[in-house]
Amino acid sequence: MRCCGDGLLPRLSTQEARRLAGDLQILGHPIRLQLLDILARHEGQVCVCDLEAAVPVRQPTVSHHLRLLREAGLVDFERRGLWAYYFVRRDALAALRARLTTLLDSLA
Amino acid sequence: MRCCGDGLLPRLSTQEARRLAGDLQILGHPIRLQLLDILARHEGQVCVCDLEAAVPVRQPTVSHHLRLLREAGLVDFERRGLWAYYFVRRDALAALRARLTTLLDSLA
DNA sequence: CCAATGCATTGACACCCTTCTATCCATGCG
DNA sequence: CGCATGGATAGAAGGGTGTCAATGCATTGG
Repeated sequence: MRCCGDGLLPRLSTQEARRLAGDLQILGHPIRLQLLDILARHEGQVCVCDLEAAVPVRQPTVSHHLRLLREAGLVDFERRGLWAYYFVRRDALAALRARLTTLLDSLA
Repeated sequence: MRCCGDGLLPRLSTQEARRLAGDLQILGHPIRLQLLDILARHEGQVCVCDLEAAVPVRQPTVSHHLRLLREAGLVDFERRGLWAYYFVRRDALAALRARLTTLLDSLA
């Protein structure tokens, strides 16, 4: 006896799914969300010591998460003197939001 | 010498960040995305063997991801005879989408 | 009953992710 | 220079996650 309809392929290809999952994973950590939140609402750039003070982990961990966000293209930074000023890449964030919005719409 | 403005708190509380990160993590896996994709576009319910056939992992792994989705409240299932028919919980999915949309808007 | 089937669960294994301390590197100041 | 400071990096420890083969548990069909 059979139950299975055949040809029940996901509309989402494996590649699309992987990319979207990557998008979701980079956001899927509370510290990274808080860092992005701070950076997003400070047009002026923010130095690492500020970020470190706002978040319940130590400086190397902050640097680690900032690096991941940088590698994902969501933030960038600029050295000025002794400090590193981080800022959000609005274009990349907008693109990511567009992808995720499309996904959420397609699931709902 | 100082650089740091004080009182640079994230608008996102640690609790909110944790909850949203949880939302993002449950979605942040390609297999789970594909499963949700299939379930979302089949009003009629889908049995596990169909899901298994549509996805590049073996049956216990499918069951594992379905369990996670169930524990997150995003899907549920109903036993009928020998089969388990899974379906999406549209209300939960809508609520999750609302939370994530709010987050994405606040970051952009 | 007994065998087969659909699905869940268990247990093991590998890998990744997060966090820390310790250290390094660069810059700026005396 | 020599020293303090902001920040990155290295390395290790710990826990979590994804996957599978093997097994268990219902249910159905013969």
